Amino acid sequence: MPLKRPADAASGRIMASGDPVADAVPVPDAPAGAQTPVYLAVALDVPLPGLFDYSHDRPVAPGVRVRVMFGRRAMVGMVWAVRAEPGVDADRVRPIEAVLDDLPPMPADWLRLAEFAAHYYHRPLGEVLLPVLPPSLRRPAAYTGARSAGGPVCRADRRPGATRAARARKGAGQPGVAAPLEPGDAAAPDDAGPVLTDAQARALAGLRDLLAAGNGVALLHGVTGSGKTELYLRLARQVIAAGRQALLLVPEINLTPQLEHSVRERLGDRLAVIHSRLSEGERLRAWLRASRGQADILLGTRLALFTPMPRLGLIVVDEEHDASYKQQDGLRYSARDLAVWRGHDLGIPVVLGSATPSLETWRHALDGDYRLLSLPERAQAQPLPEIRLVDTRRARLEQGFTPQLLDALEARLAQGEQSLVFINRRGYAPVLRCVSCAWVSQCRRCTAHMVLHRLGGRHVLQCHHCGDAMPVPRACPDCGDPDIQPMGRGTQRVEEFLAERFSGARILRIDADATRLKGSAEALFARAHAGEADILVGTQMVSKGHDFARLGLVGVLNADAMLFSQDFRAPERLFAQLMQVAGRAGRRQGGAQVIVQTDYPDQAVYQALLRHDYARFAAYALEERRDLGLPPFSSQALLTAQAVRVRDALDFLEAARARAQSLPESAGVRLHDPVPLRIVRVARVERAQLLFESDGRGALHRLLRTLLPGLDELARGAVQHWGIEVDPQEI
DNA sequence: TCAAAGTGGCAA
DNA sequence: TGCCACTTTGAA
Repeated sequence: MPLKRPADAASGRIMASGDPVADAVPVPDAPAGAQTPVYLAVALDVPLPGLFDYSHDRPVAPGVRVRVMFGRRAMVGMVWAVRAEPGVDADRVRPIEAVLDDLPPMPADWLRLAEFAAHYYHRPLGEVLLPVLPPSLRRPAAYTGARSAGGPVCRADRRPGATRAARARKGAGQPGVAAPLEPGDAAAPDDAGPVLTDAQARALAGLRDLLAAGNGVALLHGVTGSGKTELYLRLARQVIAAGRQALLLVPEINLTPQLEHSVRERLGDRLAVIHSRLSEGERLRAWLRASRGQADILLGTRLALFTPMPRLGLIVVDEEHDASYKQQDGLRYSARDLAVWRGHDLGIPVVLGSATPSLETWRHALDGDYRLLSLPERAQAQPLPEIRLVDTRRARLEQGFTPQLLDALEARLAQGEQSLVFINRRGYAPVLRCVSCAWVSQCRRCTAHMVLHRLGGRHVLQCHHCGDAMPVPRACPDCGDPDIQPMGRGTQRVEEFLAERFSGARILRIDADATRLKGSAEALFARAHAGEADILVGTQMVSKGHDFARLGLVGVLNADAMLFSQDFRAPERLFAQLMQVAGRAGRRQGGAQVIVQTDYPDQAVYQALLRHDYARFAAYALEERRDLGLPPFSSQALLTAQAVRVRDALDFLEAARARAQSLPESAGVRLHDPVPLRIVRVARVERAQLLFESDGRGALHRLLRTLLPGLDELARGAVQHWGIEVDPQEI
């Protein structure tokens, strides 16, 4: 999205005319005890458009939560407006059960943000307003029953010391998490911080200009290890010193403990942390501290963007290109795009940081919409690692490894340095195959192969899409041949091979399977940081944020798998991924090396990687996108449908397309053909999609605004579910 | 989304 | 006739 002019949509009346909000009356200043019956337009988290009217004996301010009956169920809703007359027959209107006044009304800027998100992503207001609250604030049961004790807010307030104590126990005591994220953070907790490089000083000056100007967006483009975090911290300190709050967003929970440590060390304890793995109590307390202005800095993942902050003065989005900022279920928002909108709406600066910015962001920077600030070198004078492309077409491979990579691993072992083997495929082998017939380990419920996993001492087959599991057959189910073989390899098989090949070396595998248990990720990373492993084997999980002190070699297996994906963003993601994993190497000392095995060393992605040249890659990729009319040169939305048979999903999409074509609003919008998804069936549900594309956002949204309300009617029958995704990241 | 109300097949 | 499995409908 990046929204140049959010005012387009947000200001003025964004609800369609005829919407209950449009004819709302202003809240009269009711004297205490006044008994003027009114109707409250309440947003509820249900997949129905619009608001629901309830009666009450007095007006209630917008942004206050209420408990109401909806059908047979009690729900927590949020008052959006007060009206003199109900929008439906008065006899259908039920009374408010309770006004939940344990919190002040949600602030106006927060309501604007939610309203904009609902509007932009074409979802009902209630599907935004309520799910973004801490869970305990939207559960009706939290306010009823003998043990509710005045509700979750009262309970949280009754034990204010809990947050601090719990965090001290959890965070500080763990080995490994204290590893500084960027060079220099190891400095004592003083006010000045480490000495900045010239490039850092120049970038900081640019960021301070932005602060002085009061608003605007900056892209901080810095290679891995260039010290972006140091600049965030200095900027945040300045904002806090001016009496404001700062919001710092990071892509993943994995990254919060390290950054939390740095922030606490430099900026003190007026810090709150919010992410989805917190317990409900912890999350509510952190949310309360931020929204009451008791915390000066809020560090969190994408959902933290929706925390009310009364003195917000700066938003930082670290690794802004990261796919984790896109919510993948429910309201499919981009926290990065909404951060830009929120900053613009509040008139405060927004800093987007990345070594490999998204092409959307990069284009804004090139066009001058965003201020571009660059950190071209590593902060502590280590050169970037040398990158080698090893052509696998004419190599004799041993278990997927070229002799060059094996030799390099051997050499690093001899020098006592750590190595990382990166392969973005977990499990033992991606498929099991019969040697004498065509049988492969196909999932019964999905159009996907079941992946061979080693679990304890045994092997099992698992589907990565529906979670189904089954034992490995002793012989081919089709022809009875006992010779069934694993094809290809994943992290487990690589781990096994390396253990055989380099006996005596300590191998540590870090992937989703090895980190499934709570706390095990921290433990594994701690061991890696402590130097208790000679060779790390990992998926993308290891490529982000971690600063391994003695890591001298990164080997990349199977990178080509991402190259020829259908998705036009695949090269962009591959480039970012490889830059990121390459950036793990040699952050503390020179002489580091990255070996990428590929069948296609001439591809533009690899050639740009060879030179650590983001700008070159971006120029090439943008050129291609411009030629093809793809984002960021166009806007897209994806209509998706699910049915038992894909034919029904396709028929629905075809009907939707025909209806869209008949509308005058379709002028200027390209309507693609409905197509089945690449993995058409998941858990016995078949999926298809229809892509809408237009050069400007306006035309696309006008079409959706007219088209979508009628689609429920078209979906009657065989279609189980349909949905719209604005700015899809995967196509 | 959820759950109540409605529909139709079919065994007893 | 009564029971169930499945579909349709409305929620303020």
